Amino acid sequence: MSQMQTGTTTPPADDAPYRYTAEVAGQIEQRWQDRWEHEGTFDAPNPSGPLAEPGTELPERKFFVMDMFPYPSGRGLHVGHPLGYIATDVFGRYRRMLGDNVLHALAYDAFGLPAEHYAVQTGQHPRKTTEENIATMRRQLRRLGLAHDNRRTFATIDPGYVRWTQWIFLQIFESWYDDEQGRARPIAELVSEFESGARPVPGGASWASLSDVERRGIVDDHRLAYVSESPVNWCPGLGTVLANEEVTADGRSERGNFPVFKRNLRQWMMRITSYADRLIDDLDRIDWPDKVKTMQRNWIGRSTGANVRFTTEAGELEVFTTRPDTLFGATFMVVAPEHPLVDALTPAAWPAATKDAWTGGHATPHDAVAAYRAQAAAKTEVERQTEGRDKTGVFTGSFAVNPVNGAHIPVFVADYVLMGYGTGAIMAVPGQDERDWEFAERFDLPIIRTVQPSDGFDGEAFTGDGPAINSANDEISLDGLGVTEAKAAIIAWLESKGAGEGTVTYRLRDWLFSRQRYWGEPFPVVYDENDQPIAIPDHLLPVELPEVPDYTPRTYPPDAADTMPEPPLARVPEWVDVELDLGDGPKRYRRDTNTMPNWAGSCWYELRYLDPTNTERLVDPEVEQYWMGPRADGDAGGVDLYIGGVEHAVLHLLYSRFWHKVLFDLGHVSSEEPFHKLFNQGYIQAYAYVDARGVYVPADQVVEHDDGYTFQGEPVTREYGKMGKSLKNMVTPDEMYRDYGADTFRVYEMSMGPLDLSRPWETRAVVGSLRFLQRVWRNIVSEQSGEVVVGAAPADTKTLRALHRTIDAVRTDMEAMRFNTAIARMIELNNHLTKLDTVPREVAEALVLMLAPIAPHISEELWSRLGHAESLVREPFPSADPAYLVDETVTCVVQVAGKVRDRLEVPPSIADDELRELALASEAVQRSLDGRPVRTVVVRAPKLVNVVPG
RNA sequence: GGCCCGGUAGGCAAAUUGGCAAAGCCGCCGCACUCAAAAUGCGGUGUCUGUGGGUUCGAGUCCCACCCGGGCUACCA
Repeated sequence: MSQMQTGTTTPPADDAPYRYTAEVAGQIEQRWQDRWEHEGTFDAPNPSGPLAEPGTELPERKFFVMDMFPYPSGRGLHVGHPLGYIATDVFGRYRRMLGDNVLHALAYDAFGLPAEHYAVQTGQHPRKTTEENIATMRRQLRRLGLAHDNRRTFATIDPGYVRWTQWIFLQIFESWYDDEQGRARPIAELVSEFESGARPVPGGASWASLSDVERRGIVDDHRLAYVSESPVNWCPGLGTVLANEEVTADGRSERGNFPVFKRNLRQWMMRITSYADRLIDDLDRIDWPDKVKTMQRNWIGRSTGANVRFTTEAGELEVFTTRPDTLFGATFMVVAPEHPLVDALTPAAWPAATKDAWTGGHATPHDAVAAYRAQAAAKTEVERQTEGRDKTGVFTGSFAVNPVNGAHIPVFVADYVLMGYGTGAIMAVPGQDERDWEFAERFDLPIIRTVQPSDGFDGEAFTGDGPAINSANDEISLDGLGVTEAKAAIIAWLESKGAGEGTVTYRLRDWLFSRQRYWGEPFPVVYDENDQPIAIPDHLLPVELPEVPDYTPRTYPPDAADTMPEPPLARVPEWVDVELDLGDGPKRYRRDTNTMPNWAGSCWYELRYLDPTNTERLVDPEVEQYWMGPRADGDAGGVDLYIGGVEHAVLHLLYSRFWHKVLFDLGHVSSEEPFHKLFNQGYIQAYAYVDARGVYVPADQVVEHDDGYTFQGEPVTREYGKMGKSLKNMVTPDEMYRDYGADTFRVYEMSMGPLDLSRPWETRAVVGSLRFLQRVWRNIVSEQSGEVVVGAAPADTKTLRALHRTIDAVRTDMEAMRFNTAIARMIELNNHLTKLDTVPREVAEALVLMLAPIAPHISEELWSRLGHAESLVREPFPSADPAYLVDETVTCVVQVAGKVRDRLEVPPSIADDELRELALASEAVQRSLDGRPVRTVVVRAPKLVNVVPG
């Protein structure tokens, strides 16, 4: 609220010249940061290569901890950003004190739209602004004292990194998915199989009879990265196409919230759908929050069911259904407006049986269907959403034959069936499907129940389980079978008749991988005179971005659906047209003017931390094996701990799993998953204040009163949300360093609550963490003289008990990443020490070591003043002596009818019987019983007795 | 509409997973220090777990219904 700074910036009090103040903290912190950097304290040795330390033994136990790396946006950090970085740092430091070889570093995700926007705003090249932003961020984060191995940092825009991003792209390009073996294989092996005849050539021709161009066309169709002309998400407002994952449910761009339109465009795609099953199944092998696993499963959307073919006058109409057991209840069919068979299904005149409601008031099926399709095409995704679920549609004029009973059922066109899912056509079973029920009611279509609803069911469509009814023909009867058995039975029957087969459908689509932007990785391919892509040879990587006169993308009014993307790279003809010798002499080629999406760089960065300077290989196999390889049978391997926000649940985390699996298939990595354990941290949110006009006012100048809030005397209302410039409620780490010091800031962020919860920032509460560190300091260093004041005498038993109980609790809390309760326990111990005349050295040292992961600078300083020359970062974390964990006596609670009536001091080893007698003998118990008989006595020795009166 | 979290003193939170509710931090009150204030220290302060029912000797914890807040998803056949 009206946060006049808490005064910690004032000079030390005269009577306490050696007090731990923000200023003192700042000096200590920067001194230790310099020393850590100078000594390479956090360098983690590799088993081999340039980062190995020959002659020293590599610790068997390793711990690879990672943050979701930052995007250096230029807007600067606020106090919410470092939360995850502090948490990984605390945990990494803790593991290091347990003896692990800890790998922790931080790189920068630096390609992408925001950098481009920022560059446009400031009129500078994105590389310049991006590098400046990274420098600023490095400075702000260094001041936090993060225990990073600085040899392993990089940015995704570094040419040495881009080279490998492009190399991986080419690996994917040069691969195909072998469905029989269930893995990616080099494309050369596919060609050999075509050549030898081991694999039939699509189209039936012999490989030898095909022209070079034809062969390449066939091979290109198998690649995991392929160029395809298909409907894509075109966003005129951003001037680029987007992946499905980047489009929100209401058809707008996730970034910028612009409308998105479907356009047929020639674009790079990645065959992620080949990995759909493994991406779902391997979720069971990794330690991720259920929420994220569920989101990925839903996004991939695996449905098992059957494809069933109905005959029509226009040929076979194939549908996908998850409920083939309800086939006898199919009373009509629906195809999507975009379905290719619609024209053929539309005859010249309405058949005799046509009901008025089906025609939409049109004289001929052609008119009706044409009008409906035009209407559907004109609707944007947004409109289709906002118009609710009122079913619309029109009869095509054709009938289809239900393969199970020969029934002629009408075929409708309706936009509640989507071309992009299944086959774009459905059999409608109103008895067991709510959407079909609504449509049937609207269009006066028959409804047949084929599953017996449960007793008391009074709804419409019954989607639950139950015995099949009305489901028999001359050859098969499903009647009486449950849903699962009925499905199996009918699928077998359909397969025997050739009318369908069991199948699996996915919601996941292939990943649209090109963007019409400047600030991204160029594609390492060129096109020849046949317009077929050719990989750039390895020695020419990386393909670097050319200088362009104008890197601003061509954008359009957000709703200009009919525009075309115009990539900035297309404006540099001298770069696009290039002469290269790719093996058959110098020839002219055309470069790809698209760039890769922002996700490319984050798809493999975990590997670069391992071997950041390698120019020969993606990653040294021995190094990858050590840090990420599986450690037991069935272990998928991967980063030991990955902390980040939940917002990447289906974007970055799905894409990077896909790339990692391709690299695994091709033998470049031994781990099958990139991230073994994932943890989602919560967000730090903040209050914001709006005045009467609805304008945000600076939150730090708002004054709190008993009955509300005012800004410059005017009342304002409080809101709660993200921290940021637009809400005028930003608090920066730099302010925290200045007013409290980095250690206090770290303690505060870790003590606010459990890591996975979002919580409100409250600057005025930060002082509590400073006071704690001041009290720790004062228990060890005199504020008057600056001398160390701990005593050599051994601690008394009570203090030792407090110490070892604290150690025990802190270890448990640290393991579970409950840093907030670990801090609370240390505060308790410290408060106990405050009451002693002299703090025993053994206790002081243990406390300093326990505090070190959370407040490393003050701990190093105190450790050093306590006489240790070496840094404490590899000192063993204190261990609790079990002898001090058991009390001499425990307090036993004695209840009568569940209410506490007495307390007894008893030995912890007391027997049930003895305790029962003691409890019944209690005066308070007898008084409370008041003569009532005792029905039973529940004894939980040694802590509780409950006397239950009769 | 569906699914998933969460609701504990004025605020943030803890509770060994069914056993003394409220550790710790902020705030608030008082005192000390001070000419005064800030800072700091010391002491004090908080009535019962969103609501209603159930299971149990015993429920913040388990079950059911409802209310409130947040997230994800939304014609996926």
